[in-house]
Amino acid sequence: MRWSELDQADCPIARALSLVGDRWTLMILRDCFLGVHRFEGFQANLGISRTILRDRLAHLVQAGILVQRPYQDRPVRYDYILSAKGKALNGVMLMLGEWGRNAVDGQPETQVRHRHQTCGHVLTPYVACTACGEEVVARDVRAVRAG
Amino acid sequence: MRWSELDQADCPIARALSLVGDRWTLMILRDCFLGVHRFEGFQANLGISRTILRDRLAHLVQAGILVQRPYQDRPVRYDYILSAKGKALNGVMLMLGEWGRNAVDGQPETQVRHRHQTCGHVLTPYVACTACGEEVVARDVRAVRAG
DNA sequence: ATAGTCAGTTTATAAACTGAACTGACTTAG
DNA sequence: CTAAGTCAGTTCAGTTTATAAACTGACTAT
Repeated sequence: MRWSELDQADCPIARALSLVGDRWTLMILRDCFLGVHRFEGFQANLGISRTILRDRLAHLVQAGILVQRPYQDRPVRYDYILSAKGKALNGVMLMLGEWGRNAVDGQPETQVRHRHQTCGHVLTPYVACTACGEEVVARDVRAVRAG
Repeated sequence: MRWSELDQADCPIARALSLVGDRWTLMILRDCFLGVHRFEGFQANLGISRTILRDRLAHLVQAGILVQRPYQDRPVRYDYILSAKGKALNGVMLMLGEWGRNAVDGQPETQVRHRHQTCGHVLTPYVACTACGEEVVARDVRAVRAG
């Protein structure tokens, strides 16, 4: 199976990954959440090859995850800004960072964290259930087929 | 920059993606959360090429995300089981699925969902702050450098 | 006039992926 | 006992994708 056929899947995770599941796309989006929004910024920050960066940005724009906003004419140049759809990935990014900090070996004390502005604390994110408000852990969820 | 150098990064998201950020790894892990745990199961379910599947499983085992548990000898065959580190990805998977269901075009009504066993409801997950218990949205978080 | 910035494009090379067939140690059906 | 089937790979030829480095073109700053 080709990766490009994955958007046909019946599973929302597969659908999500068909858009953001390749090697550099989530890294580009991480940079977006950190405030980077220009071609050279991504390139310098990630060390990604310019060819791929071009390709990935085009895909993200086409998917409606990033929006191009011109900041000059002649030649026209764009800021790449997170759309609402892009900003909705915030939860994914936070949980990915939380997992990376806890699960991946390294020097956690030097790593980037987040502050929760509304309460002032350094953020330790967790996933909760809208219905009951409790933390959701792996053993308490079962997959079901909606219909 | 090569993808393989990403595990040196100062950012927990980069670290996380250096382990699970390629095209098929998160799909394999999705299958693990759905209860698949054998080579042929992954292969049939994903349609992934066997060469890549072999490679990805080896990486996941080496990273301590999956554990091999022999289920027969002569020839020895393994179940691939989520370790604690692997199960800790549950939050990432749930949020990824939630995003995929809301943000990616398709037929949401036929897609896989989850039931929260402790309260009995179909799960709509959100990210909350451990300190204050409130939902965390993109505009309320700021990156800070821990030190 | 010269150098620098920015966002690409081009190109040659290197690496990764794919599909299909094959291997080997068994198990099961006839 | 033989023939087919299962499972977890391995091998390999061919295709696709990624990478680094140099180049382009429209500007701006010195």
